[in-house]
Amino acid sequence: MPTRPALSPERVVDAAVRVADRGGLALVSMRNVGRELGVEAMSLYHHVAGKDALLDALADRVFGEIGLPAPDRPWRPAMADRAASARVVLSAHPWALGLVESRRNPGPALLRHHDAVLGCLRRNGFTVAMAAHAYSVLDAYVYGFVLTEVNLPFEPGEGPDEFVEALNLPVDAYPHLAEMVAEHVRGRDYAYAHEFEYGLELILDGLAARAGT
Amino acid sequence: MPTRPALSPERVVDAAVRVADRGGLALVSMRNVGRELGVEAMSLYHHVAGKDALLDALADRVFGEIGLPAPDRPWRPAMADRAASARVVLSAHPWALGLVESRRNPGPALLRHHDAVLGCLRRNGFTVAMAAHAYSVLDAYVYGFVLTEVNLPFEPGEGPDEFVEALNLPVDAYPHLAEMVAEHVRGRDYAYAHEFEYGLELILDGLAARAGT
DNA sequence: ACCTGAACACCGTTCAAGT
DNA sequence: ACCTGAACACCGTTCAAGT
Repeated sequence: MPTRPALSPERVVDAAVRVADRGGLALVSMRNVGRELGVEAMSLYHHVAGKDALLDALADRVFGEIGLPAPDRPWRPAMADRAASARVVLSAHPWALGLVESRRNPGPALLRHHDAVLGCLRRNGFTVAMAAHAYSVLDAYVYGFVLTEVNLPFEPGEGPDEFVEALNLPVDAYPHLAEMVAEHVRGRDYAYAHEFEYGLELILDGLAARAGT
Repeated sequence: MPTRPALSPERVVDAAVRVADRGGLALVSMRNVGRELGVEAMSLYHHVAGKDALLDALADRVFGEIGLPAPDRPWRPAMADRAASARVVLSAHPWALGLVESRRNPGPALLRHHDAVLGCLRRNGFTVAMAAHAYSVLDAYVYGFVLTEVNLPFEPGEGPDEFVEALNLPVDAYPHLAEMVAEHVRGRDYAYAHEFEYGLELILDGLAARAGT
């Protein structure tokens, strides 16, 4: 019979990612992750210090998936690609943002990522202060966009129309919201995704003007 | 003896806010909220449908604290004030962002807020499409900034220096991160808070240019 | 109408015991 | 060295019972 491969911190984190992708952060319990590995919950404690350490590792695993900027590219396409990659990865694991909010210990993948982004900006003539500005505004935008995108009240598949019906917005109470829905969303195959590029370009334009590059 | 005031949905949500402010979202359990009110957990079910409904109400309560734009102000200061107010409120209740990520049912306070912001933009000459762009980029920025701010690895009081010591960043592995810390953070009474205004002004400039107002 | 106690199926973690 | 069973103090929720 196929003897079960030995447990390891990596295999435990892998299993936790699978559980989270399947049912969200709430289902990531020591018991569920153990079951995913065909093992009792208590066995996991030989490989991770506890649930908190497992969640730290989970967060760092996701950041490791985000593409690093190539060291020799101009900053603007490099930052645009990084933002797009971060959005794809964080949207694919919607539970990851919930982790960002509560994890205080930056892991090696996150530190590596920060270093690569700063390096790209510095090599392209950004001062240290300007690189700090750029990183702050870009990161905030990407995180925040994914946060609202993940939280959209309608599923990506169904489109907003069904949702609008269900919400049954009282027009007199929320006239401007109703206008927005009627003119900009309903029946227009409104893709919230397009907003991402608009805001990103706006920010990159602003950074280019201020950095003088 | 002072007879206990009758329970009500409002009092239950109030108690949940107190529990969350004290110990974070993880401590908001039906049992803990009940204890806060001097009542058994099961009593709460007569006033809220369940824990999920309680969390929805908790999220909407926080949004209700964010200041609405005055109806007759120019859009730019109104948006700047709204962003600042949202940042203050969300930072004061750091657990609220964790709720945004998981709540799909917009409550009345959130709808009212959205409507007021859109109204301000429309009255100031923004087209419907441009108002959608503006709302998207501003909201993403504010949410994302608070998310990273709340998650800063050092406490607001202690400043970053102690943290930098504790992290003991390996300079050879993360040269650019080390440079940023050495030149821009350490001993310079670096206030991450200042980054908020920088990014916000950058975005408002971009919107003004694009909206032509 | 409102509150409760017991119960059920969960949770993280400790610890002594097994192999 | 690695895995486990029982135990402890929790969790959301149901339900029959009390007032």
